[in-house]
Amino acid sequence: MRDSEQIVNHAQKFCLENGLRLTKKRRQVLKALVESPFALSAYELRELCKTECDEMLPPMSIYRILDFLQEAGFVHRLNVSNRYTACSHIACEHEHLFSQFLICVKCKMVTEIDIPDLTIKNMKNDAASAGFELESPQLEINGICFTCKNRAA
Amino acid sequence: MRDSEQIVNHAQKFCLENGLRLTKKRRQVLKALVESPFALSAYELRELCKTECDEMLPPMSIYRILDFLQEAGFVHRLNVSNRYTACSHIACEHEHLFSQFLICVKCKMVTEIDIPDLTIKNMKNDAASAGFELESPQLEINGICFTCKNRAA
DNA sequence: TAATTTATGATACTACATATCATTTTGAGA
DNA sequence: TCTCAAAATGATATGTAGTATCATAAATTA
Repeated sequence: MRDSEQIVNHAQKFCLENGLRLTKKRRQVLKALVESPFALSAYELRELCKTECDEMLPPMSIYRILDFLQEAGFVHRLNVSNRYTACSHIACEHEHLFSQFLICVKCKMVTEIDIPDLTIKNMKNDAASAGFELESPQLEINGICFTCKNRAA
Repeated sequence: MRDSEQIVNHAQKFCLENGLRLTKKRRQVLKALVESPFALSAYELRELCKTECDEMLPPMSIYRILDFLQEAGFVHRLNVSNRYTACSHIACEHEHLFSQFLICVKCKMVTEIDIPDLTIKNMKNDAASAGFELESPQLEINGICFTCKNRAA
């Protein structure tokens, strides 16, 4: 998993530059998330870390670590499924305010895309017509990835 | 609450026409949801029904009733907050496939709007570019309602 | 009215999450 | 390098959302 190492190293570098501590366990949780194609629950992460390093973190620690990783912008929480997924922009500079998560209902794979400005503009207008001002939205949308779709056909 | 009665009666009529049974308890849960400006959790509904009719439904019953009401199209579940809200189209004929819920982060009020075709089209395209085919999405978006916004200013 | 289906009740349990206090680790300054 | 304070983690207990399962009650149908 050369790739995931690299991404985690980016995170490490970011932490050093910003006075954050990417401890061993935080690294480990982040690595697990980076390597997973689908979002993981806190307890799934716990299991995963156990098999990886033969040590069972208490739930509280997992949640604290996830909080830290979210604060740092390394992971997102999918509210719909109570699961966590690594941000796909850890290794790039590219700022992203509005994220959209496409979740395959078959294989559970998660793809994070930026919402194009046009779509956001439409959504803001839609909301304004109903008397609402949008906060930076995080969209979580179910669908079928083309891989699964082709397999079905 | 003349209005909510009327809406519940529409639901009743719909059930009669479609071989569904809107029992007393189902009616009661639906009425509570119709009258609430914000989404309610299953356990909040339980409390509400108790104060209304002095009888505490077991959690399982609440969930079963909510399942029924969802199947019938009378209520929606907000996945982000694990809460339930009455569909705003019970009393109108108007079909709606793609719903968007605007949730005020201040007062928690929920507004259900239809997503305009243009916005949907954009979202479908966005997803397709990432190798996904959308399922009929339900969008749950946080924001501030103009009432709260004006109050703040 | 009996039999069958549908709805609800009761008990127990699982998963997700947090409060709280104890312990360990880390980093900064003397 | 040692000390101390802050940050991170551990442990225990508990709260809350949701479900599995089996029992009972109510309503339909024959």
